[in-house]
Parts: sequence; C-alpha cells; structure tokens
Amino acid sequence: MAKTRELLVETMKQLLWERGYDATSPNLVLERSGAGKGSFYHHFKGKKELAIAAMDSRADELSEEFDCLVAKHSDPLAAVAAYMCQTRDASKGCRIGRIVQDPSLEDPLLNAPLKRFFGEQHGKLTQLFQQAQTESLLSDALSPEQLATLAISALQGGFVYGRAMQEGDVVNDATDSFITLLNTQRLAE
Amino acid sequence: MAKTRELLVETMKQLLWERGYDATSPNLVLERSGAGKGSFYHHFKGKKELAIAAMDSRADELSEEFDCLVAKHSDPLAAVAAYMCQTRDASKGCRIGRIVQDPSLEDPLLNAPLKRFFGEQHGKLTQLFQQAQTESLLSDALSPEQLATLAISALQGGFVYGRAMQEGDVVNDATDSFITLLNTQRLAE
DNA sequence: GTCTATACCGAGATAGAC
DNA sequence: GTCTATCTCGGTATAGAC
Repeated sequence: MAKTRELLVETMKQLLWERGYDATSPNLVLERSGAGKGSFYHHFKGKKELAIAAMDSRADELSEEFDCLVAKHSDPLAAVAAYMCQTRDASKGCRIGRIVQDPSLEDPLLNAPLKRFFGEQHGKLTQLFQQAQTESLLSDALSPEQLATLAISALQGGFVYGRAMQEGDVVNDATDSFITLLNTQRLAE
Repeated sequence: MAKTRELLVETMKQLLWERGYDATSPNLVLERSGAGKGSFYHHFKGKKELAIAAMDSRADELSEEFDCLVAKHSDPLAAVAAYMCQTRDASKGCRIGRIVQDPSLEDPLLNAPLKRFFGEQHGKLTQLFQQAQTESLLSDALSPEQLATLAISALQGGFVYGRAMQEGDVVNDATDSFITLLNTQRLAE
C-alpha cells in the first residue's frame, strides 16, 4: 500500500499520546499497525524521524482545532473560555504536552515540533487577550503575554496534577479556575 | 558502610530529577554512587523499591521547605507569593513533578508518593487561602480549593511550558503571572 | 555487606531475499 | 515496498564467592 507511511504516522501519534516517546518502541508501532519492519525502515530513517513526523502532524491538528473553535466566537474572551473549558481527561494526558518531559526530548530536533506548537499557541492566545483589552473588555492588570503564559500553564499543569492525583477530572478544575479568575478581570461595558 | 543505603537513595533522588524513573537504570545509579550491584540488591528488592524510597524522601524534603517558608510569613498571601515566586529553572524540571508523566508511574505503588505529596500540598495551600478569606484579605470569587488547584497547576504547567520552549525562565513568568492575578483579588483593609 | 560473573530479554536497527 | 532473519547493546536481575 502507498498508505503504509500514513498508517505508521497515525499509529505513532496514538502511541506518543499513550506512552510518550521513550517508552514507544518500533516493535510496538509495528504490532499495533500491522506493518512490518521492512516497511518501517523503508519509509523512515528510524524511530526519531517517525516521531517528528507524528508530532508535526499532531501539532497541526491541534492548531486547526483551536482555530475552528476561535472562529465560532466573536468575543475573544468567550473563545478563550471555550478553549480552556473543553472537557479533558488527565489520565490520558495532553495529546502533545504528554511528551515534553521525556529525556530524549532534550534533543533539539525532537523538541522542535513542540516548541513550534507551544510558541504558536502562545501567540494566538496573546492576540485574543490583546484584542479583548483593545476593545476594553478586559483589564490591563496583566499583559496579554502574561495571560497567555498562565493559560497554557494552567492547562498543562492541570494535566500533571490530575495525573499525579489519579483523578482525570482535576484538569478541568484547573482550567475552570483560571477562567473564573480571568472573568473577575472583565470590564463592564 | 552502613550508609550505602542512604547513598543509593540520595543518588536516586538526583537521577529521578535529572532523567525521571524510566530512563534511570540501576547501572547508572551504581556508576554515579560508586556502589556495587551486590549492595544495591542487598538493600533493595529492585529499582522500583529504591525509587519509592527516593520519592518519599524528596516529598518530605519539599514539604519541609514549604513549611519553613510559610513559617516566615504572618500574612498568608505573602507566604503563597514567596512560595510561588522562588526562582526556578524549567530546564531542570520540578524535583518531584518531573517524574509524573513517566509511563511506569501508572503503577499505583510508584505513584503513591506523588499522590501524597500533591495532596498534602493542595491541603496546605487551601488552608492559606482559607485563612486569607477569613481575615478578609482576599475576595471569595474563587474557593480556597480552586485557588490551590490553580496555584499548583500554574507551577507545574510552567515547568512543562518552559521545557517545551527551552527557556528555563518561563516557569517564573507563569508563577509571577499567577501572583499578579491573585493580587487583583486582595481586599482593601 | 559487598564483589564479580552470568543470564535473560527487549530496544533499535541492518541485510538481503522476494 | 515489504518480509524474515539476524545483530548488537544495555536494562534488570540472580548466583555464589569473599
């Protein structure tokens, strides 16, 4: 099949979500996907190259999801709230943040897709907060950049804290709390 | 030496911080500590048992650090601010949160020390926020529990985000932003 | 209590046939 | 493009001497 490559990428995306990078072996990818070793090393130089392709694909997917969601809201703060308060499950972990702590991710090549994703995400959130302040919907007690950093951190940290507590719901408490606190900064019109 | 056991625990604590659980091999612990294989398996049943001892020790150490810091401040919000705004380095990761995402940590036995630590930490922060509200220093727009969850998440997420961006300072931006936002909830006396 | 030698397994990758 | 056989290395642990 000409689609074996795509199948390997999708399988890797799933396994990176479930187990991270270091704990995902080529053998596991092959077993899960049904492909053979020959195919794997024909399409990719090795595990690292496949993982980068998988992370890039995942980053694009999440970016697109974010853009779709933002497009539905004319109020920038409503867009942020809709993004943050999606129902998540900390026991599964973030589809992309899950990977960050793996020791191998200190390799700049492997880390690049993550850096790109979080950088772009920060930029988009900053824009939304900026817009809210320009439209006088939001106090300027914090800069748009600070709010974006805190939003991303609350979400990622909620995943960490929820996983440690073995309570998948806790990540939603973290994001909800952020939004509640953010709403105290809304300005009356 | 009678202290070999303690030496192994300290070495494991350091390696758990640097590399997490899965990526730390017994061999590495032995090489780093100078101990031999015989000692290792004499004092511990295996890697898992050593890691649990190391995590328990680390959790106690961090708990004590927290208590010391709190004891220095009569104002509960000043205590929270002092805790959150310590200078940290995301490239090194949290001494205990660093470990949470490792696949092996799904084992309840391995996870227990983390669960205990984060549970206790949440309790202590909740108490501080509770006290601040009781003393009318803090608005009650959020519950003490919500604020504690957000504080922990902002810190842990700051580590994740900072590591992804390969900028160790970012974790401090996250905690500073939280404190700035929290300060908008202070009540005039 | 500590040492060295040994065993077993899976990770990651290559070789060469089809 | 895909398959199977094979290779090397390190992780994890045990055995038995000192």
